Amino acid sequence: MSAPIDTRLKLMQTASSLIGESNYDNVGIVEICKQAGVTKGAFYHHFQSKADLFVHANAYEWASIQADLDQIFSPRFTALEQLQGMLSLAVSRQCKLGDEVHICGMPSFSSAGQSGCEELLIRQSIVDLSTKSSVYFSALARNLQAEGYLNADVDAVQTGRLLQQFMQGLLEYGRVFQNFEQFCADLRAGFYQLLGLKQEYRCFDCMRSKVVESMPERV
Amino acid sequence: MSAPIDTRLKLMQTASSLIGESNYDNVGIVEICKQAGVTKGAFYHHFQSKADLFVHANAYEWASIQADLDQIFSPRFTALEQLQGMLSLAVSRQCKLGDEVHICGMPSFSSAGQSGCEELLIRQSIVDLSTKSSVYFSALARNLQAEGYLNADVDAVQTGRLLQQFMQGLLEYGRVFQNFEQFCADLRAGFYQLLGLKQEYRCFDCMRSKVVESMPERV
DNA sequence: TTGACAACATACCAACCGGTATGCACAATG
DNA sequence: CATTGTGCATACCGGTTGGTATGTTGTCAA
Repeated sequence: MSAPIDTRLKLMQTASSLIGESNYDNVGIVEICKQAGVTKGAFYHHFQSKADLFVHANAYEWASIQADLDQIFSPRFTALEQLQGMLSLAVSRQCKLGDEVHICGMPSFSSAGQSGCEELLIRQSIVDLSTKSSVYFSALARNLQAEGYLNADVDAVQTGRLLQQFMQGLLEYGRVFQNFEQFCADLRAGFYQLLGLKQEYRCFDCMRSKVVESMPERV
Repeated sequence: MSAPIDTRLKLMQTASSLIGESNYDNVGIVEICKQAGVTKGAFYHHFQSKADLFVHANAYEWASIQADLDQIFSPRFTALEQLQGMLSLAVSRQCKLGDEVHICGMPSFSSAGQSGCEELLIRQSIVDLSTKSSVYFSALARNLQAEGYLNADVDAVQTGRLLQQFMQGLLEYGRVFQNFEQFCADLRAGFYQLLGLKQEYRCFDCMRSKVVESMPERV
């Protein structure tokens, strides 16, 4: 009998992954359990309901992303490095299946895709995630603005929303077409345009960022 | 007994509406039938399966949008008018429930949100719609570029994709937060930024476009 | 008038889903 | 050593879903 925390964790990770690749309604509890290697009894021992698992899985996923984001947004980096860090983060969070990189979305950034689900808990979780993550997008715009990297004055809050909306759409588009090169190119181009980053600071080949590189290895 | 084409149409319209507001997995056949005022027998007389209905409903919805788009992209309009026309179209396609405007998405532009559904027919329909609609987004970028409205040279094809991805994310964000004013503002701001529209051509209060106004009334 | 067929309506079915009830192994505690 | 409670496994249940089988009604051609 392994530590109970492991079962809980495994369930949350599996749920995040499966629901991220499909959607809440389409993924059954039994499938999550099977993939996680546990039974339904174990599931209902740890979570009150399917929605409860979703909420906790989202929170867990977000905690991981947030840790990365807080690294990226450390004041020791310039706003430009923060931008590259965020772009790299989005890229590095896609799954690798064999040689192919599989665009599987990021619940923390694309949770709105689960909308349509009427359950209150689910909607609250989506709103919560969107709100939390948009704070970082806004900060990015504000920092770039403050350090003079942008073409014009921007409304940081609105620009943050625009970035988040774009990211959401980009991830879903990527999930459908599964073209990783295009995903990376579009990600950069979209962010640069939405931010109005000055031309001389745009960099299209810096796939890896020293910010993300410097982060501790994730499990 | 009304004309059979009516039943077929009603089913497609109802399916478009319900699935647009929720998602494919979450909307049952019986619910679609109930809303459409027909029975399951009638449904399976007209369509082979639920997926079959989805495909045809999407095609029908797209035909309607395409007709509008072809009006908007008539050479008798300037590229700037075409842009305003597209923005107005996206706004005008949201449902009105009483006094409140309800952001219900547009299957033709945000079909990727139905992804995660593994059925082949569904995926093909999504890819098909995305491909078709991105043609118009690209044309928009190309026309604006040709007429000198943009700040810098752009890759029209990529910019078309970016606009589509943004639209997708915007609509899903809107569906979650249901803030119509913000939706309109973000729509404009996002398009202007992604296109790199010259500042002097940006217009934030022209809610109604003479292009859309001139279009025949829809049912 | 009659057969044929389109256009449904009704009843039904197997499969699946989220959730529950119960039982059991094991570890800690007294 | 007995008790208690955690951490599961198994079996089961009512409700729902996509899909089917069959019956019925109106229409129209021959």
